[in-house]
Amino acid sequence: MTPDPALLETTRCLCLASRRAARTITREFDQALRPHGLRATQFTLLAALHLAGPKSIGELAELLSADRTTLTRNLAVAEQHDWVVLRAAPGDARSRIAAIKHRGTRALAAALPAWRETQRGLGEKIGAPAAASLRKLAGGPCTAAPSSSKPERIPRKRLSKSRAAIRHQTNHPVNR
Amino acid sequence: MTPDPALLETTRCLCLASRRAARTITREFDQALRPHGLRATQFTLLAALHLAGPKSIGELAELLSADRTTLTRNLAVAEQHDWVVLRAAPGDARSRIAAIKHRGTRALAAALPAWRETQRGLGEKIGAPAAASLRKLAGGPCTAAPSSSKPERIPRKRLSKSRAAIRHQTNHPVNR
DNA sequence: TACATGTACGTGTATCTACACTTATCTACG
DNA sequence: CGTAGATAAGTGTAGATACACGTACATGTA
Repeated sequence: MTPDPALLETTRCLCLASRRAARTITREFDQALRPHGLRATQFTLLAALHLAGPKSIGELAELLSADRTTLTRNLAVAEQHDWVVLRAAPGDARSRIAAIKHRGTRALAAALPAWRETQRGLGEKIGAPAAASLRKLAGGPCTAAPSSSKPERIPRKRLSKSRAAIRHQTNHPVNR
Repeated sequence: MTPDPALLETTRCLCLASRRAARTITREFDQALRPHGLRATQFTLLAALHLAGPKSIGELAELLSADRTTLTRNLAVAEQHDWVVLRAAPGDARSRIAAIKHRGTRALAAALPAWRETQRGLGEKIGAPAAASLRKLAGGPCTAAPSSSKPERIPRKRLSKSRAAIRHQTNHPVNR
């Protein structure tokens, strides 16, 4: 099987690059925040809520450039930790407003030094230009990225294998 | 609740920036690859296997700067799609070698034009300097990022609430 | 050779991410 | 007022990510 030379260009994939960078950076922050009981995602969520004040789920999703349903799940986690509270919007029964709670603020404050140190170290390691570039890529400080128009939904091809529990069954001799 | 001004700096969080960028970019690639039945992660995985040839799970994890157990799961998905095959290493019964299969190569080839177009468009949109910076951040083309020393494992704080099925129970009036 | 140690990997659990679909509510217009 | 269309959100499903822990195998040393 001769590797297609045309595939060489895939080593420059920007998606891979962004994901690798995010994985590596996230691991570092998660490590640093671990003693304080929250991860990077939850830290970000709490910080955003603290700074921006109570926000609906949709607003929060746009603020963080995440899918709305992702925010629903992430907020559920924060709610279980008693970091945030979700209540119906006064004027619109469809909307739910998320607000940070006392415990959330406390967790945030406790984790802040570790975050700051990690942020400082990483900024130093990658250099100011790379940091600036990364922020620019993300769409500025907590500013919604330009989502422009909704792309047409193309259904994803699925396995015929039904949704039969992803058993990850293996034939590995180990652990059998 | 007055927002702590000290938290303003968290809007410059490099972790948030990298994750936001990765989310946005991944969505774009996933959209483009959807008609071909694979996502960015699987595309990357197949491309890496095609270019690098058969590789053990550990090697692959390092190559892609991902956790080894993550690769185990991702490879299981690829295996279910019949894109790759996993077999025991000849010299070492502990190790499993992943190799791309015919169907994997075909899927890769079919998706390549869409990938290329997305890559081109994104590169144009963010500009060459940002693209270069992103690749540098990721650690170069499929070169393992410097993992240096293993950090000490600090156990994560957990909810006392046991692992009681993440029911995401809500008291939202909607959908009841 | 027997055993201590290290290595490669799988599994359980939790979280993060997003698409497809559905429900409830709101708004505009007749 | 009534209803069609728009809007906000929840749920089912699937995949991506990684930590904690356990198992099987390899290797070096007494």
